[in-house]
Amino acid sequence: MQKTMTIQEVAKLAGVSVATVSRVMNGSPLVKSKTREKVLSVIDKFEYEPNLLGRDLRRSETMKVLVLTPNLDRSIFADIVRGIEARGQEAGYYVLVCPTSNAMEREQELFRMVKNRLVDGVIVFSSSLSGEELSALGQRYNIVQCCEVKEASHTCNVSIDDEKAAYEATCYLINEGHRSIGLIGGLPELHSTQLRLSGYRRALEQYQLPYADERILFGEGHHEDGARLAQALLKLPEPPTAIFCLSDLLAVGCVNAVRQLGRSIPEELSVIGFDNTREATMALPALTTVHQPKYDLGYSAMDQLIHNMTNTEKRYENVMLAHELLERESTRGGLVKADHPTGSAQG
Amino acid sequence: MQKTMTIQEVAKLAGVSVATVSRVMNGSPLVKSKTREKVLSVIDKFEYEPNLLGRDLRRSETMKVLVLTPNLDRSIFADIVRGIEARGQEAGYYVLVCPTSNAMEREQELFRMVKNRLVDGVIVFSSSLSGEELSALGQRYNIVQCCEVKEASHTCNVSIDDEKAAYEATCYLINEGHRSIGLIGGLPELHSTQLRLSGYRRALEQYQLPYADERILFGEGHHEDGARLAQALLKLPEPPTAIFCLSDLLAVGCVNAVRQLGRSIPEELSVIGFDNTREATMALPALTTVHQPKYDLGYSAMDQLIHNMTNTEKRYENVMLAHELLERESTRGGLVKADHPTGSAQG
DNA sequence: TTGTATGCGTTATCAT
DNA sequence: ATGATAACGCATACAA
Repeated sequence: MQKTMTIQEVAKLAGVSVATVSRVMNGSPLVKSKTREKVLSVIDKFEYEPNLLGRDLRRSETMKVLVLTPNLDRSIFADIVRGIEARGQEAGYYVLVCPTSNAMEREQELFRMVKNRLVDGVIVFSSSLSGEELSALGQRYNIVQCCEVKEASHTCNVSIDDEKAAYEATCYLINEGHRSIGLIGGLPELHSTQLRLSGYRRALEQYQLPYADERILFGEGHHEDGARLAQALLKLPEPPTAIFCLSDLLAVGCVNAVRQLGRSIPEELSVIGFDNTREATMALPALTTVHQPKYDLGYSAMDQLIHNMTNTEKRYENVMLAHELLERESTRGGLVKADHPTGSAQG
Repeated sequence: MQKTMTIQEVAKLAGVSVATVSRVMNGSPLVKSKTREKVLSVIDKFEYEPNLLGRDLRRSETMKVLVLTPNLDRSIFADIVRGIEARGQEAGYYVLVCPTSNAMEREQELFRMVKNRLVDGVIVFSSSLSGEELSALGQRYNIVQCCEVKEASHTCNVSIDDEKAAYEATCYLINEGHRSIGLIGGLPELHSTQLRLSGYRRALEQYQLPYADERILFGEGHHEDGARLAQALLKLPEPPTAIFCLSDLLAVGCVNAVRQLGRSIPEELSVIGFDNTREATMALPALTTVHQPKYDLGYSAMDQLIHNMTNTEKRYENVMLAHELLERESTRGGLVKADHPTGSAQG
């Protein structure tokens, strides 16, 4: 907007060269304290603020990272971003969040920020790009995939083991005595959806339980979808006695719909969610769910990114963090079959 | 990260000057189509991407705006940002969302992005700065306050009329026959909280109903607070027959707590929310609530900002958009007393 | 310890 | 219609 002070003017006012002012600004040790004070006094007398575009251009580094998220209204992303921010602040990075609205076009447009050197790297939660595209981009730019991970040779990936988590959740229901378990998922094209579905199937197979297509329903992931699909499931000739929802948001809709039908949870139907987001405790009854270490996921993602932004030898690891089955009131309490540390019930 | 192609190299490869390449990049009409094609072919053969830091520095304009939000997990902000984005894209602006965690320190740090010329303007949802501070900043930088507005002479402000909306919601309950109405709010220091409280009081006064301190409770705004405070309200010697929650999130907690106590809504207690966020329909029963035109709020905020970023004569208006009382199942259906267009029930 | 001078990549002014 | 060249604001190699 308006003309602001530059380093030159500060230099003139302080009676030194721009180099000296620059040194003061960057905390260089090789400037006499007398001089430093003189410069500093001018700086805060005139409230000089450096134009960081100049610095960024010169250093060809912006100390900014982009976070690409499908939407802003999923609380799971909010928690992950907290982790990203925490690690980012430690290293002095700005974290910029931009929603893509799940539109490939928009995502590519936003991705141009990294191509155009406006940011030093990017963390993407759920890309609409293919693994090949991501991999190609990863060879030139610093990319980390978080949560929703596509096979790509040149990106860092941070997530939980979705397949295993879903397997364990299903086993838990089976061990509770359920023999007919419905599944409600979000977008079926998501990799995480497929992984969780695989885990579900593996559990059924292991216990020699039949897999039935009509018990597997997908929507877009809103709670309204959960409600709609739950109603459909209960209208089946042989309705399931338990429903595994692939997100807590779906599970809330599911729980509400079931209760509106006059069935009680968990007495007449068990429901299990996924993510352990805020919605899990907003549901009545509170949801048994698979906890994702959201903060740690974000922290770790940013950590990987920082490594690759600051080192020449890149690392393309596949980090998997531990999840945890959390037992609450939407399933009948009982034993938990699990080969990993299992969360305790709450409330 | 790695060395990329510059405009000079493109010029050399195309056998023209950098000026010509620049003209092509910016769609200048005064370049022969033959030349243009030659340049363009080099550009997409080598996938040249301009370093926008150079351009931004030169133009001293970044085409980016910052959105400061307390958190990322309030769906109301997600909807507002959609409006901001829509208007932003029309004018070619990038919209960068940054959470402040409600920390003044962090907000100031993020605000330095505008001081440091990294963005052209800022929209803030709920500032931790005082009106004076905002006003002072507004004289040098482009600021618009959205939703949560503090008195400031040099900022644009966009919101609904919180006082009037709360007044109408309270009148609605009174007209439904309620004489004892509790109120559950979020942070009491928020201006919007105080405005809504005023509207509530004005309605009581107008109907000559007593105002009782013990029926007014505040928390931090989480749904857990809603639950806790609702329980407290129902333990009162003379419990209210209706509760006005200052956000849908609080209302969800309230509704759940009430139902866990075995009371039915709306038969034994009416509950009304505020905002008409996703949570309003996640509650069971769905919430009667005050609808905020979230998308329009964002769109208008960005519109104001763009005006001030592109014109030398600044405008500091106080825009108030129309709200709407939405009747759903958490209050007993009936007449709606309202001197404005009232929403119809849904579902 | 400080200053001079060059370059970061781009746009835009002024010639031609 | 195109090309040289001077900024934009800052950091840094080098000289002093």
